Amino acid sequence: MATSRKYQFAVIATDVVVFTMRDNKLQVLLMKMTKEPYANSWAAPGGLVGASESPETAARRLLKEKTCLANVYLEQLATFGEVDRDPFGRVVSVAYLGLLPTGAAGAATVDSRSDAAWYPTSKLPKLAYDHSTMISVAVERLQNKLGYTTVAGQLLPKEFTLSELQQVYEIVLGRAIDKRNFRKKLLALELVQPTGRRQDGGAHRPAALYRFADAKPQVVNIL
Amino acid sequence: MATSRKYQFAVIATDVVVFTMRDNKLQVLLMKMTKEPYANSWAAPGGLVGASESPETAARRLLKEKTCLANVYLEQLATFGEVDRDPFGRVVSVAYLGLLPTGAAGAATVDSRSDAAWYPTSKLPKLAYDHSTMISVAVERLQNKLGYTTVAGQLLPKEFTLSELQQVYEIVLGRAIDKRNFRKKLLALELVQPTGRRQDGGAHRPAALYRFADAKPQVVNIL
DNA sequence: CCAAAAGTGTTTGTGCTACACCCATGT
DNA sequence: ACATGGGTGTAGCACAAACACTTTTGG
Repeated sequence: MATSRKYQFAVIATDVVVFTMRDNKLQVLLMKMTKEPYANSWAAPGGLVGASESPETAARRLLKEKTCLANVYLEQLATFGEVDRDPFGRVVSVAYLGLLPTGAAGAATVDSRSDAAWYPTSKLPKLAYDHSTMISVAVERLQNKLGYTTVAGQLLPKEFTLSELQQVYEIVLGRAIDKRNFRKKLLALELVQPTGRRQDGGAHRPAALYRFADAKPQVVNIL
Repeated sequence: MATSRKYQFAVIATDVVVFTMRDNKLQVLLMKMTKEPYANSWAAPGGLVGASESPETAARRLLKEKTCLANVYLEQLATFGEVDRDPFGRVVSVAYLGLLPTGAAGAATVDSRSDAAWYPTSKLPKLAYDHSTMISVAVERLQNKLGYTTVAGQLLPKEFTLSELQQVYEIVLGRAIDKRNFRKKLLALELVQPTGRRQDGGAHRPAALYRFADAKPQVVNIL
């Protein structure tokens, strides 16, 4: 039988796996660890959940405190609770999946910090805790969700070209997609609308800018 | 800034939403609450996660302790952590979705207890905490998963008739499915195999018994 | 005028949907 | 013999996939 002394129970933390598209790659936001045994490791930003905040609120707070990022799209990913996952104590972590639009203000801010960095998901450094698993789960989830929702919109600015949107799909899924079929589907389902504006500054023919019909991700079969 | 005193952080619990098919309905396992303010309410079985067990291990332990059920199919559902969800303290709950085969030994045992009962998901009693939401999320998840996995097999005994399997789909999804198309698909994808045996004791023509080709649920589009 | 990316339709095949009758068994 | 659920095939349709060339712009 378990006793009732509180410190015999697990405590809760949260970690956020934030993705963005940079340099034509899917990249994750990581923070440099300082304490042993993780002195040369990196980890997704996170921390303990306070007694007066929900895990999601804590995730947003910690993300802001540690990386200055705010207003990030977040959704619950999964909860990681293996007994030995944290050498510092018995901590269960509620992980969130975060998406940051290409070129978002905060994305560049990260570069100016020595304790944080963006890493391509294909070339991750040594990771602390079970964050390697966590990031794999996040990538898989993102890949699946691209197929049946419009979350991809959260990886792009409000206005984008259809080529940019297609690139998100191709890079995250790691395979080519037919341009004509892709555009046909999105337009037929009325998921995106032309804004009437055009891309500026391109070295070549300027592409039309579109926006998603709904600001929040919808559940629709796309692929 | 958060201080480092442990009791200012959230503690972790787990709850299990166990489904089974009974009486041609999808039913959930609930336990009667005794403490106020939930004296007349019911709740999914659950409890606190100990310092030396993972949430899933805790879920299995609690399920066994509280309802004598063991060897249940479990998968993580979601984590519920609103600040005010538990009037007794700051508790975050990792919820699990459990499936019990029709006619499993343990299912009947529940009937002999005064503190536990099966309730059809369509006629739930007053529920404690946020378990009403939790069960809705679980039902929705089960409905979605029927479409793209073979989890339905976990709601049936190892050998079953195709009509029984179809009934699981029709009842959980709440709509009719074409018998010929359903069988065609399952057989074409080789998800089920005839065992060569036949149903006994039926009042009419005995149906052939099938089993899933893989004991563990697979990810395949079925609908 | 050349390079680079944008934009645009049609055809083919596959898979989903709809649909009705005979069969085997127990009473 | 009859009532009950078990078991089977085909045809139409809609959607997905494959596929290549012309257009617009900047340099």
